[in-house]
Amino acid sequence: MDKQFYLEIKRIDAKTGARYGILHTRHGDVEVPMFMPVGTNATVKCLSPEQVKACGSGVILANTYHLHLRPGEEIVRKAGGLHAFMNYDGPILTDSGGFQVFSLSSRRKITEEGATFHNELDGGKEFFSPEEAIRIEEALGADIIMSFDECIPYPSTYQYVKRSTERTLRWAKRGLEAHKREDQALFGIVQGGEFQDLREYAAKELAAMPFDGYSIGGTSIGEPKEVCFKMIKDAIRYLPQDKPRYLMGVGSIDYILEGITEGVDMFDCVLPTRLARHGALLTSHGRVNIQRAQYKEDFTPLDDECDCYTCTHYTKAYLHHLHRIGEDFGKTLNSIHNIRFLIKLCEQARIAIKEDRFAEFKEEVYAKFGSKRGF
RNA sequence: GGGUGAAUAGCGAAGUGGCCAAACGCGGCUGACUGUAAAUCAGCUCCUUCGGGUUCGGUGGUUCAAAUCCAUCUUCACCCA
Repeated sequence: MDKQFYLEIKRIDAKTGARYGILHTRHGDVEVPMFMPVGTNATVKCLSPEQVKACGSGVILANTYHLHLRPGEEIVRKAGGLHAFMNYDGPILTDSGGFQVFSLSSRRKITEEGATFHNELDGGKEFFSPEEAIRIEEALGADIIMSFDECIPYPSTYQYVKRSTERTLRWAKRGLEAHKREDQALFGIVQGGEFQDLREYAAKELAAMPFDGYSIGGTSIGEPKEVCFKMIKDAIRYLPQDKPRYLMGVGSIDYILEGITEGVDMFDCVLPTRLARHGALLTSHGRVNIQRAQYKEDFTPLDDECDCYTCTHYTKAYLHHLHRIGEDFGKTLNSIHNIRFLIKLCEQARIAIKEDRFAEFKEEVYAKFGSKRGF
């Protein structure tokens, strides 16, 4: 348990479950609700730490499994930990590798002990257990670490989801017992698939364990939007009020706003950075595919309401050109914008919560963005 | 002046009697992306009223059938003078 890590709730929106607060960490205080950019391999793709920070980032993510494979946690440890290794002095969170068991292998074998899976990238065979994940995460040295879970595929049968969810709970307990570093916050992950009773069960069981925060996992993996929203609701009401809630892997505008409505504090997602590299840009008036021919001679800023470096210095025509030509700088500029867009969305949400008008704010964003323009 | 080779869709380039509206690449036009196997992937790209129509430098032949064979013209490249 990290004594320096705690959530200070400052305000709860009058009409929704939205909360504004300050998350205190060893590497600084950050406000929630917040969006956390993903830097799987100890780098947010195409961006320097300075550029990430200029977007207003608080926490950023890195991945246990990827860093375990390369360069190996010992290298990171010898470098002085993730912060020193990647030159980021803000808070860092590491995911446990549970998601990679799900996404990286169709031939995974999950037993009580842990998960064996074939990494189809290089044919390698890996074994991860709750204890192994914690051991690696302690060597990496992030501020917030995740316990090892099974991300249950959607759809799955009730019987399988039940068995897996119970196992993930046992893994959570093992992770807690294995975790020794007191300067790291450890989060448990609520599974339970689409089943209300299993989400409730998982949330209650985890809430009874001394975690520093709680994640909702197994969402945004192909299930319908309504199913995802229900999974959040079914889990979050049983989580402790005074601990941070983290909705894993969620990062589209509507999902973030709905998550905040239910009382989620933290979001992470590869979406903004991946979309950026692929030329899809989030703006206050809807999504812009910068590759489209219509932007060839558009000398206006990408988003006239955005304060990011990209929007204040470049035109759509230039971004279009860089994208067409395949220049890396275009990916950088696009990534800066998309990350800043989601971080700013959360900043505005926090202001709205403080003013008790979060519900109105949400409707304003939807109305402006336009439901048919794609989130 | 003589000789040799080549001309294929926007560009490059396969194809050398039927399975060819013609591979593939580039370019062009769209779309997707949610705890990063993702600087990736997918579709469309001669015309069409979706029945079909018009193509492989031009023209004329041979053949049941020609981008593919023959003749000739044009252009280009290289070599010899």
